[in-house]
Amino acid sequence: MYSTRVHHRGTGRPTRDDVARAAQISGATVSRVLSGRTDVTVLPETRAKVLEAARALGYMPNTAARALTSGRTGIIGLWMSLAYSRYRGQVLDSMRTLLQGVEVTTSVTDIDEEYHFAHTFERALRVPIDGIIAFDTSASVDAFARESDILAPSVPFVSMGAYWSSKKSYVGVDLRKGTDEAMAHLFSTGRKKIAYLAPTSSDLLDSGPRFEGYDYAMKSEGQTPRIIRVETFAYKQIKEVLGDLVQAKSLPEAILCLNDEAALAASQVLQGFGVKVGSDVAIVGFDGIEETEYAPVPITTVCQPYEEMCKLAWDFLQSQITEPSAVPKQQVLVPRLIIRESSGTV
Amino acid sequence: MYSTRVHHRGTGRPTRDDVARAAQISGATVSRVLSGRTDVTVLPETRAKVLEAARALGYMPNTAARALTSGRTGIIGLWMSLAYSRYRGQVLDSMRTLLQGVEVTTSVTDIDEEYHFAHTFERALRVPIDGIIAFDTSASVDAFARESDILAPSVPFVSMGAYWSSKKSYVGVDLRKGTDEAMAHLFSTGRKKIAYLAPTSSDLLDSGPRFEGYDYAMKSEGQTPRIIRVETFAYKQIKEVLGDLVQAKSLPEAILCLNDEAALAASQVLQGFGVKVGSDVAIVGFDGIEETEYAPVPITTVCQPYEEMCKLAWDFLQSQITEPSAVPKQQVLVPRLIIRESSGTV
DNA sequence: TTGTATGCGTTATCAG
DNA sequence: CTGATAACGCATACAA
Repeated sequence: MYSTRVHHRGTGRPTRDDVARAAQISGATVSRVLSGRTDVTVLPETRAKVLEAARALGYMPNTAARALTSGRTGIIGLWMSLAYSRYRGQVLDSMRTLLQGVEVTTSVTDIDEEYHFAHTFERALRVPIDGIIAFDTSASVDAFARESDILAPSVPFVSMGAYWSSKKSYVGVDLRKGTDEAMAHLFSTGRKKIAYLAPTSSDLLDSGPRFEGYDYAMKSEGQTPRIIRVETFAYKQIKEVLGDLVQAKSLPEAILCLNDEAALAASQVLQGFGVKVGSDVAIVGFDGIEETEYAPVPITTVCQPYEEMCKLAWDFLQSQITEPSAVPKQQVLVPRLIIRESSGTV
Repeated sequence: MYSTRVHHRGTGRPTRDDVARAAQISGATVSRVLSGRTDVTVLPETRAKVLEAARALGYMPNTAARALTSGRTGIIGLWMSLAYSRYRGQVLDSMRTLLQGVEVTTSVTDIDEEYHFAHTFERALRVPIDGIIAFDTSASVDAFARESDILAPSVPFVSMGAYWSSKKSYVGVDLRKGTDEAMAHLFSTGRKKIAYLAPTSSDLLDSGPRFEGYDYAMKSEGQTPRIIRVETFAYKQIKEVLGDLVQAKSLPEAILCLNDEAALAASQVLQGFGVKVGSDVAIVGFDGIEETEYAPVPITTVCQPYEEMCKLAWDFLQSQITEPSAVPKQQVLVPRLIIRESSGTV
């Protein structure tokens, strides 16, 4: 028996050369037509033949092979926590709309802040991408900046949101400034006893621009900072904790909440207890999610400029991809305090 | 000038052969060590040398090259709409927890139901994946089943959720049965005038298992179906529409809401208007998101078994990947009606 | 304008 | 147990 025992690998899908054969043309020309480059010239009828053959065979270029030779994949990675948050949803929407017409595929990778960073990155970097936008990956940003010199020294990277590292491109949001404004606003309405509502499960309980801004403002006014701790922002938790305060008649005059979801829950809970939000207690949130506007008592919030964030981040990433050696673009945006009923004048 | 104008391609990252050189060993052996196969034997000291060299160089295998030869990427694609939804968030969480320890990277791709399908798939399929789990991609499922024979005939594919196509593996949820149960429950409490709340922006307004179950149940009881249409589930929209009904004193005895978010909003809105949810009006939602349990008036809901869904879907996908020629596994789960205060007996 | 030939970084086969 | 070496599917420099 003269079998040469052919080693048959491959996916079974039609390849470029299958198309070439069908179109009776060389593989190179198929590439020229299908790679979508405009600087090469192909005879219209040749092009037509190729297109037709490709369509007939259901040909799709193999990303891996393409990446191997060209170094490009047409994929960009969006790194973020996929743990639920209405704000993140809004940013995701924004990003989607932005990239609707652009010829890239977005691959969203869940970045778990709790998990071992190096491991997380190694996993995330398995997706062959042309660049990365990392959204609000707090601790990760620094870790990545540190690790990236080893793991991915030359991957275009833009961080977006409240955390950034000076080495790479970023679109930041100055939450500290937003906090300062919010506190100033509250003080200006005559409120002094202001508490800060945050979850114990996060490192944001007593650090980060929001806490620091709060702490600083309170001390500047000669007030004692007071943290209301909840385990998570589940409605139930907030209800328990605030319920106790109501009962003990030890509600503050205002509550600065870590985010809008907490603010909305707090507002709803307090109203349930008969507390008048906006007069008895002021409530302020962060992020600017839609619900704050339509809530029974509209919520004052420090609104993040997410549309501009996304636009800029994509801009910066494109620059990095096109010109990898260019100096990183960096910009910090300022959030906007939207004053509503929940912090009405007393 | 004697420059040979070398064509320099490549990523600049260290390659397998760089590691080989550093470890003074052949490239083949580096592969053997780093590919993580257990069926090959390498001398412990050789292995150590390789590992050390790889670490020192910050070597990471090139996904594209690896995919090209082995046909595997270690990436699985999660296809779903990333338009915000609390339920989707919960499923995402569930999936994340499930795959925490597994050695795969999950790439989430946003599937826009509104967009041109073939185009969406072509984009999504650019990410080199070993298999796909498509979650609640209603129309897409059929479209994919249709297109997939052309675009990706052999890609392991499992659909998960309320929509499935008989050709491929799936883990379905029988929302029709859930609807039947919910309607039976409402009728059993003596309510007859039941309305169906759905968004005009969706094809679910007057089709799909929920609508059909509702429609059927109403007609079976000799009642006239009545759809309450809202443009979207934004709080504001629901407030307007229900406000009108309250004013016109034409509220139904119960409202079956397309999902829990709508149910929560409706409940909150109605209470704002002084309507007693649970006695004046019953409210039932779908999905079983956490908030339904902790809302001021806990909401009756048709709870989707998302943890089991995820577990099975991952199971089925693994089977397809391991044994591509095996017959697709298919299973339909039944949701569970959780009865709470919002549909209390009159 | 098109074809030929080379190499991208791996894995896997086969011979040492 | 280890080292050559042939694919994998494609883009591109270069020749025609």
